[in-house]
Amino acid sequence: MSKNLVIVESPAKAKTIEKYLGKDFTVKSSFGHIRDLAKGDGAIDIEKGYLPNYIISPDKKKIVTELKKLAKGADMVWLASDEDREGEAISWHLSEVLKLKASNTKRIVFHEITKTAILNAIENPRDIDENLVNAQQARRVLDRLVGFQLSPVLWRKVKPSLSAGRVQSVAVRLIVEREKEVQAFTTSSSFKVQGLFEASKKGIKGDLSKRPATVEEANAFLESCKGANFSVGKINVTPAKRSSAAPFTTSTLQQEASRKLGYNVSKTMLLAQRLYENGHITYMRTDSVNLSEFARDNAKGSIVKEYGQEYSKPRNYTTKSGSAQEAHEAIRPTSFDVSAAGADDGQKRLYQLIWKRAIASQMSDAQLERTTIDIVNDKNSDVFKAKGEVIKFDGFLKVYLEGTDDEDEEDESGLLPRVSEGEQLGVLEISATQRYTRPPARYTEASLVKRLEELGIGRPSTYAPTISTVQKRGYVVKDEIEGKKRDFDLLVLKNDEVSKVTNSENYGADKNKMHPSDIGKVVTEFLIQHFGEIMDYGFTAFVEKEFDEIADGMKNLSEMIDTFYNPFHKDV
DNA sequence: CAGTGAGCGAGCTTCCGCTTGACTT
Repeated sequence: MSKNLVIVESPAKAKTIEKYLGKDFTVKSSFGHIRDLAKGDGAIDIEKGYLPNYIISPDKKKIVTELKKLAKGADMVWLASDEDREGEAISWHLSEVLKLKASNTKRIVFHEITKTAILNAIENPRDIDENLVNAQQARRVLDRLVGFQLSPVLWRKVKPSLSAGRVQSVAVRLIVEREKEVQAFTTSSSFKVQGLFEASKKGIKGDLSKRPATVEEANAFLESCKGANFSVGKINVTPAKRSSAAPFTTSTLQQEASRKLGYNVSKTMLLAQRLYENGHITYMRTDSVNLSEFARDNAKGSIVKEYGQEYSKPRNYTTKSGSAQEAHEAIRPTSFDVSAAGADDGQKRLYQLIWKRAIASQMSDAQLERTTIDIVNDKNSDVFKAKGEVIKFDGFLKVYLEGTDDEDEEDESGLLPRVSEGEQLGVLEISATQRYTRPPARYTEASLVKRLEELGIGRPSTYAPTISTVQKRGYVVKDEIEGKKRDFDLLVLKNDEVSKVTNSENYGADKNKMHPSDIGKVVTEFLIQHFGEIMDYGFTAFVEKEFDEIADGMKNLSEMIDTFYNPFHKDV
């Protein structure tokens, strides 16, 4: 029997850490939480200050028995769950269930699985932070009270087996309200005027600054250009730079895998799990954009070797998310020297995305030159603008460019021919195309995750399950929405003649987007009406602040829950 | 008398967050 028992949350982590610590240490995993609130209404004794009644989760009985045995035989037990609210609670539950004594129990934490970090943690143990544990218990109790009191109201008033909760109900609300905006949207149209000019046999495309609102105005403008002489007005050249994005967190990985690979969030997480288990990437449920020193050095080496010194720009990113707990590193390859990994095509593509994003995050800015050429004429005072962008130094763009959710037509800015101010230009044609405004985009799974994260709602481990719950309950569906046809006018001025045609286009088609079912709308409407506080987008942020106060020892659990629960229970 | 169907009552659903297998299909 080994002298030291170290307990972490994840078995893959345990394996790595065991290698760093040597023979005297046995490293085991608790597989996450080992205890949870009991099933029914008796789980929380409200009279006794919301005293929670915990039971060992059925699927954890075996591991708990094993850990008990190992703990008994060990001289020292090191509780090494994550350094966040949930992790602290896991350590506390372990110490309760395994009946650990303070004299031979130590709590250690680290934010990265590197040898230095682990050894450093062993050197600097601490005690379990009971305030932080209480904050977790408050979180757990509040979620249970909300979920298990609201859901039965829905069974009685709407339909059996429905559910409501702090996270899922707000997620559905986002989708319901977005759909309302889509339905209420009134489209208008205007004309996009584009001129195709010519300078010494090379074409220049310029867009008119103003957009005529009606076909008459568009026509009038084209008429006013008849016989016009076009020439180059002001030329504006500005240097610009573009910086790489931070390495992936769970939420940004889900978004980018959705945009670039077309994976839904559960597929992304499943593939990432496999890559993690096989040691190819770091932990995939994280809200941190931080890279370990080891990783930054490793990336630098790879970049210098592969692309050259001038492509390397080591740096640290800081999180923008207020709710981040940063118990782990960002998602990155375990070794930057390995540019391909994975057991199947899906894993390989996801690995490559992770590798590129992480390595680009340590690469130089791209240096650009943006050019705007004004094109003026002698018949009216309107100005066409031709825009071009030239990459002077590609930097991180050599490996990676972040995708966007924006569906609007991208400006095709590229190389512009060399011209000088005052130079006469030929005109090939000027067109005016009727363009309609578009309603806000419906959420994809990934863009919903993005919105939830911005609101501080949910955690990396729950984004994918939440998305599947709201669909399983039938609140939200992901059907294909068929497009409709509509006409648009196209006016062209060519050889001093204006011609007009009416073409038709499809619009409004949507697939893989989330929209609410009738049940989703009814339930959301009902909950907003009677439980406005919980349905408020700021509710989670508000209670998080209170949890923080508990964690800081400024407030106690029963006080905090009391102020919420009493009015809430009355409403129920 | 066997088979069918209406009507009734009992028991169940449900939260969020931390982890993977162990199950089906």
